[in-house]
Amino acid sequence: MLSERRLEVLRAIVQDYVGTEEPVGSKALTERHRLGVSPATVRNDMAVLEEEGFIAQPHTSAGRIPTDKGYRLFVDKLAAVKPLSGPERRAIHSFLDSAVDLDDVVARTVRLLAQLTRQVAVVQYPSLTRSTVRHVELLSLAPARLMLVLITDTGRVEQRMIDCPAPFGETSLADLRARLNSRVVGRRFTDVPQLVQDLPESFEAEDRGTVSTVLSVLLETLVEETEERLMIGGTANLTRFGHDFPLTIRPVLEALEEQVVLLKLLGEAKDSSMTVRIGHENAHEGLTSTSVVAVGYGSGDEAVAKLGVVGPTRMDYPGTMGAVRAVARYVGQILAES
Amino acid sequence: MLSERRLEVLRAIVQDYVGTEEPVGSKALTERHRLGVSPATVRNDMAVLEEEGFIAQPHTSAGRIPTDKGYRLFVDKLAAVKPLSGPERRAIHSFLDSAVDLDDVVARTVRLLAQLTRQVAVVQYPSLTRSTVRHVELLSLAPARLMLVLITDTGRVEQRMIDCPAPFGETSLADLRARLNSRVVGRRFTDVPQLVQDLPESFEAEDRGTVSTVLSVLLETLVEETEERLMIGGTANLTRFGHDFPLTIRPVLEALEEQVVLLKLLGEAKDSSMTVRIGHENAHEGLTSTSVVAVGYGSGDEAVAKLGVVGPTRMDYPGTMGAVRAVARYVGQILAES
DNA sequence: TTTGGCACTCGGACCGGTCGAGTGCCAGGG
DNA sequence: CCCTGGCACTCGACCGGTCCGAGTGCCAAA
Repeated sequence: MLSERRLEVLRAIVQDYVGTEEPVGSKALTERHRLGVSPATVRNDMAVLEEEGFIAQPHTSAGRIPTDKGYRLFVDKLAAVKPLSGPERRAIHSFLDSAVDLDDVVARTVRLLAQLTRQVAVVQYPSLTRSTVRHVELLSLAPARLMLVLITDTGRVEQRMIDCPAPFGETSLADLRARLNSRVVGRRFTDVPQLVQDLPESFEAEDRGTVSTVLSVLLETLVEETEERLMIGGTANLTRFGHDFPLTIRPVLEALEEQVVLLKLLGEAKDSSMTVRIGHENAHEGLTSTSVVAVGYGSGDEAVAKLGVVGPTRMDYPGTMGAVRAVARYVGQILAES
Repeated sequence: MLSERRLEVLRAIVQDYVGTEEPVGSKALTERHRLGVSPATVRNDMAVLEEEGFIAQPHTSAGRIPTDKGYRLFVDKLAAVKPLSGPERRAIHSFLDSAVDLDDVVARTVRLLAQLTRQVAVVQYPSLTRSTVRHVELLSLAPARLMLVLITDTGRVEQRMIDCPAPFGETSLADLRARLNSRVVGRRFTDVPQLVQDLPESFEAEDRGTVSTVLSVLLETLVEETEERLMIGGTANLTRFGHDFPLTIRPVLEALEEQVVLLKLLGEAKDSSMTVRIGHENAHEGLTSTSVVAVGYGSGDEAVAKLGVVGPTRMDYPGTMGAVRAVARYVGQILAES
């Protein structure tokens, strides 16, 4: 078992390494932290910590750096989430308050997170899985061409073109529009399929094909939109990574362009509580030297989407977690208001 | 004036340097290109080229590298746009053909360009300045809350929420919707303002406030949407830049996140002809060691937006230009069809 | 105008020595 | 039992010197 002081040593190592980016030795530690013991003692502690796998030395006779396991222990037991300063909080508020629509909220959130944490920010658009239908609109663009517009309660709008198998009259269209809305408005996406299942039957034979087509496009849209989209920013912060650039940064940039990978990353944060994935805990191989701090955010008590940052394993965890949490909370408020 | 052979020497220097990324000397040149003269002669030519500012040496007794001016001359006079190979062309077609909607076309185009050129790709969403209104829809979400949906002939959809000053009846709504559409459908954005100017007058006094509000939101949307959005991809290719990473790559990444900067870059390509901006020709200071190859694309004969790539000044201009042009043409076709 | 020859320059690679930070181990003291 | 100071050892970073080769500029001859 690790004594109190050993943990303290680990904390000191993490803090120093995060700050200096250089392996930290026993002497430097005792000078910069009031541990109350001599370097020699610290060395012994370090030896134990190394044996347990919390720290490692890059090469013999060099200082120690934390391992993934060390960071893990640090964020789990040793680090308090650092609340933001007053000015920072005010900056968040004023910056997000001036957003004009949903897209803008997301865009601003990304920039904000990137600036606050000086890392790469990732924000998922509010999810539709739990959201409800506010309105479905059908427009006739040409005799056999319709446009479907789906509006959600999170303020998102999706549209699809529909080529009908047969011309579709204005009256039939109005009819379909009315019936569709009366059935699905206010309902959750997941409930929609069964609610519209029998709809084609109530139409004239000649219109049934079109109605079915419309419905299938609608359902498809619901499903597709459940695959969330996201926005990233602050990639320039990757240049602060280390000195061995090309090798480190390349796979990260590649991973960041793969929506799927990112969605998985964020998705792993289960509920609305904060999740920290460190180094090799990230399945994706390009991200084994990065950490992901993610948290759910939402308009009410339920989380509707995730946001977070991606940075080097050597990052300021308390500060980053504080910023991520604060931003998530305030975005939630914004969404609840609108 | 520069003799024919001197130009040939410049061309050889550019080609070699683009390939090897290393300063090229007189001897190497004569070996790799059939210039029919000795290294000594080439040296003399090089001296002249250097005096004229087309090439430079990084340090004394090193080979020469082209200057921005040298690249300029190269693309203007010495380089033929390299047509794509058959397989490449087929790849473009099959990749873009499977796009399902406008967003998808843009997304695929970005990925395609990034892959083909192995550089950073930038694609502007089709512009609305020259496009026309296909449909305007008004939905009643609550007694005093409307949603405006604008559909353009390029397949783009924009929506806005409207808070009305007074409740607005369904019949008035239908009325407004009908009149609005009869006036603006098929018209260009720029013509819309005067076409709807007198619309409020034809309504009952109690509805006029709402009608005005709706119209102002519509006009606002038209203007806002003229500010184009764009999509970028292939940033991982920046890692192939050079060996002196952080310094070079950082400002580029920053510039790429500034929509304004990028729009300006693309915007400088005046009409639909291809534009190449080399090094310092780019106003933005972060991009002084990059070149931008851009071209307009459009559904008909008019260009509705731009696309292009950003890469190091030392890039394969003929190949890049070929790829950019080919992609632009085919995207144009796709847009024309849909 | 081209060519071959020649002296010169300079950056990069290589080598060896020194320096200092850091370690592990051990014996002694609270 | 744990902490401490001391000591020998290791190893990377740094520095200066040397060597090598690529490349240049100049010049005289063809």
